[in-house]
Amino acid sequence: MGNQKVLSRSAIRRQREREERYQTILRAAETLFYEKGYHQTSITQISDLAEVSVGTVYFYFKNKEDLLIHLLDEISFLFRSRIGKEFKNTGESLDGIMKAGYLFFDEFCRLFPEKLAIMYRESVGQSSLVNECRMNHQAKIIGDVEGAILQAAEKMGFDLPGQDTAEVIAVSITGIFDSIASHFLFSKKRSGDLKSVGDDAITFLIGGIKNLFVPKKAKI
Amino acid sequence: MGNQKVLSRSAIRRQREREERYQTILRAAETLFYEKGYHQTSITQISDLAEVSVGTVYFYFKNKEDLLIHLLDEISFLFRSRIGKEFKNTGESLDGIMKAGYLFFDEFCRLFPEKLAIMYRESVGQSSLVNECRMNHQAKIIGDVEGAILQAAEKMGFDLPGQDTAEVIAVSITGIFDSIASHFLFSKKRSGDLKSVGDDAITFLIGGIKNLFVPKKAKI
Amino acid sequence: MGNQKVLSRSAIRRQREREERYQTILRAAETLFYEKGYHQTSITQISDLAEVSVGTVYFYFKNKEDLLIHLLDEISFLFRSRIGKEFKNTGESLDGIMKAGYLFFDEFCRLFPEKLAIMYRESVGQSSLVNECRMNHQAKIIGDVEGAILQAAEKMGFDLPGQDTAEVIAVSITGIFDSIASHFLFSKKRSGDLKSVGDDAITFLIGGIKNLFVPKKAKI
Amino acid sequence: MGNQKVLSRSAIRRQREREERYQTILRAAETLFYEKGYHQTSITQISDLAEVSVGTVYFYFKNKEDLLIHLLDEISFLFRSRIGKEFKNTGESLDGIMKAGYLFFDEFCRLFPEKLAIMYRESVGQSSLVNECRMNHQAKIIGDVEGAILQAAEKMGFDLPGQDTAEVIAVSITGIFDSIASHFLFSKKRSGDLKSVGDDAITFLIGGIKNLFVPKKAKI
DNA sequence: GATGAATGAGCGTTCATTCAT
DNA sequence: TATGAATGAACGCTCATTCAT
Repeated sequence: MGNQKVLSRSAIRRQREREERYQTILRAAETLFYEKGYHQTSITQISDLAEVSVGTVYFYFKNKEDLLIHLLDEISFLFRSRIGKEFKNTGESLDGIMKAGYLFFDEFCRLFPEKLAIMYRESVGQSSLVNECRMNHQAKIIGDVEGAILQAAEKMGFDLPGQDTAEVIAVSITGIFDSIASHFLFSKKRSGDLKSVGDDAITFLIGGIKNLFVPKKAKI
Repeated sequence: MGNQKVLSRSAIRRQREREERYQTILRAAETLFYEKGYHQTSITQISDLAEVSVGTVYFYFKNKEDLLIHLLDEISFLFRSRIGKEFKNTGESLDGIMKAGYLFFDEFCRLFPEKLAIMYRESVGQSSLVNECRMNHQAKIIGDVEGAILQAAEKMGFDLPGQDTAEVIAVSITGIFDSIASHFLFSKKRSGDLKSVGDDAITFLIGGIKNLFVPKKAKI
Repeated sequence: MGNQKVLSRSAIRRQREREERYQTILRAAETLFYEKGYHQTSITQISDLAEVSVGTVYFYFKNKEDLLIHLLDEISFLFRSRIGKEFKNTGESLDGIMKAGYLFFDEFCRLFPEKLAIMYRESVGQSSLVNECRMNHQAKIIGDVEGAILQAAEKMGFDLPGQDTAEVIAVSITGIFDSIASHFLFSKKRSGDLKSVGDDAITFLIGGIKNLFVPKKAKI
Repeated sequence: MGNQKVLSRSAIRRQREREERYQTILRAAETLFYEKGYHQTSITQISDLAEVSVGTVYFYFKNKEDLLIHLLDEISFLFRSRIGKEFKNTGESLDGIMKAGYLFFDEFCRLFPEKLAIMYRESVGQSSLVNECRMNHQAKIIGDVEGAILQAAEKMGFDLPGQDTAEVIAVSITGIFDSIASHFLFSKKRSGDLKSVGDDAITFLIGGIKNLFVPKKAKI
């Protein structure tokens, strides 16, 4: 029993160290992908920054692509935890959508610009697997928004004119998020303060949604 | 004189052949960048598809990056010729902007999906030179749209609430173009018919613009 | 403790293997540069002869130029260890210089013709970095000889007529070494036996030195 | 007859133009080989500087190597015309050899540093054909000097101790020429004024020669 | 688990040379 | 003769990945 406890402790410690290593490597990759770009970053550079050997990187991740995919998964999870949640909380108004917008521009863009860069820049135009993964995540987020739109329309007593209208709105909203962040964060290099810009963008997208909400009428 | 004419003719023919070769190579690059991605395309593949030697590719273009930059220039020119023009024609209403939207979704997306892919996907996250070039072109297009917004607001007697509002609108609009095209063309692989989707997107963005147009009041 | 020793041993062995590999590659480069010339030798040929992969060559050396520079460093070190030392031992006569000459012609030319070829032939007219390196080494050797001349003149009670005389003598002596070796070893392909030729050359250069040693007189 | 004269004139003109073109190209090659090095110079650069097309270069010269070989021939001819001649004029003293030295250091080094660079630097360590050519020319020059030494010894009533002594002297003298020029012109970048340096070098080599001249005695 | 030396396919690029005009 | 576009073999070099220790 005593023996077991000792083993258990060391096992726990090893488990913790494993997790730490994993994180160290992933953070190193994130930093370098953000700063130098995915293709311009080599595994050796990642292992150097993470202070492990190349072999260790390959112990924790299948290959370079796998690192990017794990980052995408993580980013997608973070995004949906913080922002997608708000979309789901949409009640009888568009407040949830506005709240989501505020969270994105005021908080997410400020705290995680490197994550946005990886999602919107570094994972674009890479291997088909990465692309698929990225599109999957985008689809989920779009789905979140689409759900919010449908629910809001329903609760607020509106119809949507076309078959794809909710999807179009969702794609437009995520597109606005993406383009505003990319333009002001990466092209114009505003250091994270997207508050006023974000407010305008939210006003814009709310106007856009309302313009597609049509009074309910008897369906054929 | 006859001699001169002959020389002239052969010179003209040679000139035409040069232009044709140049185009053949550029089209081959476009096709492959679109189909396989920029990094996944090698110069040898381009020269094979263009049915010239590797050396010939390097005779017409400085290097691989140069091919992409020439494509971007071409695409930007085409885009601004076809669509940017409409933005500039904005008069006393938002009709010009709507017209631009129709042209983009009905025509540009149908005729030149590969050009959109190169602008929105393959040129993203590449070398800094390419990125700069891409950002330059985007900035010009955003400038076109911004100009249209400012003019429309002025002519229609509206104010824009914030300092960056026109820019935010412009970025949002181009972001919607980008995201709708990418989502429906590349993720969902609709073969070019973006008519109904485009209509909704245009309704959306018009609503967005109007929501940021505020009645003019005396400025402090 | 046993464990530590084992680790230590394997570490030592690995270290030794590393050193061996390094030497194998450098020797392969030396052989090929000598036999075929620097430009006519490709990295693949070097890696083939060294029985390693191309990548391994690049693991040990930065690039092709680096190989040549390491060879030059090595040769320079060897030369100065064996021959430069004698120049420094110059006492009250020219015996040290004669000794250096014997060592060069009887020993160095016999044992290391390929090193002479690399120093005097293959490293000439290459990249500016290589040239600089070569000139640096030559300058050091010339400096060694110059020092010997100055010391001998001083000890033997002679003046040197001009400001640059010692340098001229030094350059002439190294030039004689170079030209005799190149002519008889590479042009006439005498297989290393430069004894009699060397004796004459030494007599020649001693005569040259003495002809520039002038009796000391009160300087103005 | 009139016709013939016209043809003749134009033929002469054409002949003259041909010769001019040939010279223009050769001079361009010389300049570039000197300034950038043989390997760092491309045919295109030569044709650009000569203001002709690449094809024209190939009309006048078989290939790139051929350009270098023609330059070597030319330089060798020039050298032997100016300096070798003096060696041949050696009479009953070493004055001819001294005269040759003055001509080399005072005149040749000042007027034609680029030619020396091509002979002593750019043509070293190239293809075997070039090397052979260079060695041939060197051999001729060495032969000139050797002849002068033999004649001077004879006329002055001296013997030479060894079988190769005259050759050793000749090789040493040319080696001194080479090394002094290379060191002061190319390494230390003295702009051509090698007068005082040359005087010392000549004193040196005269001393060297005399030290190998032994009083004639009955041979065994 | 961790290491890092070794691999080698594959890349972008150069440039001497040719030849139809 | 003169042109210069076209060729393609050959190069130096990179880097994701493997595996013996």
